[in-house]
Amino acid sequence: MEWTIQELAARAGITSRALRHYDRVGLLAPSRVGANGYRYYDSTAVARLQRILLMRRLGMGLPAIAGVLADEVDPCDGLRAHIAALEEERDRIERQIRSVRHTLEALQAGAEPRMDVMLAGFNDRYKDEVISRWGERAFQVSNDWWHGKTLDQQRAWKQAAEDLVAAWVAAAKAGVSPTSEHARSLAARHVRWLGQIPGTPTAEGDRERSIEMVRCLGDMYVDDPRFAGMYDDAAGATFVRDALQAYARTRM
Amino acid sequence: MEWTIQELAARAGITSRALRHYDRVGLLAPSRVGANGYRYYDSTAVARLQRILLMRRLGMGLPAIAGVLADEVDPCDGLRAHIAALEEERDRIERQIRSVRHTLEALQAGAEPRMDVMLAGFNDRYKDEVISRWGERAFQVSNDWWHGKTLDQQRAWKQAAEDLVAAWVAAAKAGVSPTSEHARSLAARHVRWLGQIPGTPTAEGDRERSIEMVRCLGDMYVDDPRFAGMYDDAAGATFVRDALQAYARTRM
DNA sequence: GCTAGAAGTTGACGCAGCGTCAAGGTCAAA
DNA sequence: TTTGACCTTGACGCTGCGTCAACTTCTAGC
Repeated sequence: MEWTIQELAARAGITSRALRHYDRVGLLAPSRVGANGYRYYDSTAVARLQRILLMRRLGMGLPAIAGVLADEVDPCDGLRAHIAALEEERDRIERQIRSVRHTLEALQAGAEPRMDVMLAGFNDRYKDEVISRWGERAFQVSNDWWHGKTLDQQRAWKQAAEDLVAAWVAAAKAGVSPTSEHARSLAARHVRWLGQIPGTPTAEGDRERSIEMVRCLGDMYVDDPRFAGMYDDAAGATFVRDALQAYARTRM
Repeated sequence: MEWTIQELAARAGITSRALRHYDRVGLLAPSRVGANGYRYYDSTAVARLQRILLMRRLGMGLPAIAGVLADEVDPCDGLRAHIAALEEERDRIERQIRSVRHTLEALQAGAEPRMDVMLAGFNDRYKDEVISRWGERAFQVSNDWWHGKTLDQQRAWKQAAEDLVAAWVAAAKAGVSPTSEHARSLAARHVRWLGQIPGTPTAEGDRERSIEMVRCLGDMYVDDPRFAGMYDDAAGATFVRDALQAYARTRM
């Protein structure tokens, strides 16, 4: 019994193009090739194709399948490795799903825009490589931390941020001096608020880098229009920067 | 504040090539391009890049991201669709894992070679399209059915198959006539055994196609060397075929 | 001012697994 | 003999960049 390429393809639920591809890559040669170049497949080829399709449906790549079929030693090993890979992939997707869900929930709760801006600070602005790398790591940590919180926790943290911003804006509007005691206490509150985020130098008790970070954040608030908008206007951001830097100079 | 392509890439943890790619596909254009052609990125671009990378880490494709960033209407919709896609993907992988596990366990239990041959019958040999399509569907159904069984159930089913084959071989060796009562009872047992598999015409009570299938299977047992080996030799397979076809003619 | 080296540019190929024309040869039925 | 179905090879396309290659530009040290 023999089949043409189309017959075999129809039977196997694939296309003739795939069969030609398998032929080209040496995975499945036709059992016979007519003088006209036509490919014909017999039951041996069918059996091999079935094994190929089985492994394909299991998500294995063609080279891997070729390997299994080549050294027919122990398909169990290949399957076990494949299971491990699949489980890893599944776990990765699980984490992705959780992450996207949190993002979605946070978005729906309206917590996103400012959080985005807040967290953006941790991997944007550090100038030399070392600090850049530290910033990256910090972003990873803080991002994981954020997505690890419950919605209620996120709301609470966001509320604290709102309150803090509101206090800053009020102080700036009131014409308070950046070096005044009130401004310093706000700066201290700001630093404590930042210190809740694991991975930051403040949270890690690294005084040297805490100071650097606070100074850097202050500059960032002024430079970045998103922050300026957040602190009501450019003057507000300038006020915050000055207060933070004064606090960093004298109290940290 | 402005960054060169390398600086931004290092900070974002990607390569400059990726940034150029984003530029080319219109996902992220540099905020400024120098007279020398150099790309420079400002904080606006950085913010956009961060959103891009966020979605990228969530596994979204570049066109999808571009879509979300383009019609800034409701990123929630995009995320929800993405979650659905991820869940589907996860379920698919889950099914794959179960399938591979079963395959592995069956392989370890030594049940594979004959089962492979048994099930192969359901989508190999039907000649015209219609029956071919029916055969394919049957293969899907029976395959799912097989992988849905527990190991013990699989072992039991396999044992029944072994017993059946042994009985066939014994009868063939004893020189029994294919039309004898003993051969007919064996054929009946064979058909009942096949009828356990959902998706087959026998299981579905389709008498017409049951007969056709039994006749076809008989031919297959003779044509295919794998079956010949299973029934001890070609003569054994011929005996089985004749007995099955005699049964199909007179009792079904 | 010169030169080395680092970093920038565009262009093009490669990857996996086929889908999808395109251009032309073969086969079976009418 | 025509027609239409099916076969062949060849080549491009898709995703998201990695990886040369060849060339220009900037930066730093002499």
